[in-house]
Amino acid sequence: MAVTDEAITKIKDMILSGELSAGDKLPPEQELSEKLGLSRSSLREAVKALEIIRVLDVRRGDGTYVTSLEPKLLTEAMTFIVDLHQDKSILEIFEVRRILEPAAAAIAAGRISAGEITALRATMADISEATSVESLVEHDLMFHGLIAGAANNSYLASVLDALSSGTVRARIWRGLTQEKAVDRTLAEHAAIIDALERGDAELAKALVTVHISGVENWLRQAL
Amino acid sequence: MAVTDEAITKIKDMILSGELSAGDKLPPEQELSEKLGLSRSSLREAVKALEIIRVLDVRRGDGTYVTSLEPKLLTEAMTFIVDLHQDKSILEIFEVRRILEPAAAAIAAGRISAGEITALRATMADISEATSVESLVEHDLMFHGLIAGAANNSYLASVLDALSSGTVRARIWRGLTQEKAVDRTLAEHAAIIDALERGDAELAKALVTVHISGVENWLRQAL
DNA sequence: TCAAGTGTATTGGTCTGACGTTTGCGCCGG
DNA sequence: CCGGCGCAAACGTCAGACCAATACACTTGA
Repeated sequence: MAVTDEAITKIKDMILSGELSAGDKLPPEQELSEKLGLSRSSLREAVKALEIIRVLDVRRGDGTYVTSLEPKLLTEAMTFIVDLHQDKSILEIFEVRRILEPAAAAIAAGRISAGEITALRATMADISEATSVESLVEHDLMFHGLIAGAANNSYLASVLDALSSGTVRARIWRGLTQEKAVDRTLAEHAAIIDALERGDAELAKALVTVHISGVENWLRQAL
Repeated sequence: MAVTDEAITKIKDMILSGELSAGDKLPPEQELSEKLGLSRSSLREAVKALEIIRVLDVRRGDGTYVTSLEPKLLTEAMTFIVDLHQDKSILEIFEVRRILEPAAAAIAAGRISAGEITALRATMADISEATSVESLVEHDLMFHGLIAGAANNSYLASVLDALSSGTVRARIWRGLTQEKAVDRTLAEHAAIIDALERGDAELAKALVTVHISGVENWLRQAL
């Protein structure tokens, strides 16, 4: 194994063993490279790799720190990866979403707060057939993100968020807007919010399933 | 933005734009660094980062290639990340598994082949109270992996695989074996296989839910 | 003729050392 | 007490050299 990969493993192990904890500052590159027995350049490659998956947080002029390792950070790393897989098999990704989103909605139905309901409704304001694609994507992401968040499971929210990365969604919306599907989407969103507000988990779950399936079917015939 | 991060973005964009496709060979580091306008050392950091998330495949003495970008590769990258999150909130991860695994089993029930059933049964052979933890983990991973695989959705299998990373499972099994829970697990696995073989999606789904929940509950009181 | 072995050019792997840039923080003066 | 200055620390980047593995063409022997 190359020295750089060894370094990656060693740093990972230091975190797993507790020698390094969330928020801890690593020794300076110079010092750490000596400790791990490799050059600074090689160590930097290792650090960069760990940085991109949000394990390390490098602050220029200050030092390198272990991130909080919160599930939320999993999203960013995963999104980056999923983005590159977008064209490969959007349908498979949608199938996973069709499993997770309804489940998230069902869980959310039992515990969602009035404030979150308000926030959900807010995502639908100012949306019309004339709204730009970028704005639609943004609001849609927020809508689904809020529901996932209301399910009170950061990992669920993260995975879902990653699978619904903006890039993928943008393409889909671009297609959907050409079919004047904005109204239908808004109506479905509204129905979902109502079900959540009433705490009707079964209905919320069904509505979300239908909602996702609708897009999925459109996508299936569009490909 | 730092030159290294720019390079990461540029390479990513080259893949997204189609300038680079799966399997393509990148220019030599020397040449690519000039093209992107940065030093070789900095470029190498970018390449290393993309390598760890399985976007690039670097072969010493040969060249650097774009990976197949198959969903399967998502697993490895995600596993690495999830491993580091293990202690944080295993319960949340389990909750996601409890959503996905039953769904996977339900899908699998309709399409699983005789060969896959045989393979599933094979994972249970030679297992007893005396089997080593490592072996138990390996067989357990295979069991769940086979079901996810039978659902015929690579992303589903990948996400599930990542969430069930070996490290996490090892700890759990270590605890379970201390409570002589091997027999019970085997019995549950057997029941799941039977349901799958009969194509009973509802039952398979329920059995898997129960199975996962059992471990989840043990975990909840163990923490 | 073909297969095995060999040699070389190509390409990534690693190191060293230098210098630029940013940031944190203590010191100093108002 | 507080704000600004300045130095030291730490990351960012680069250049150049050499090592090591691999691919591939070439040679050689069966």
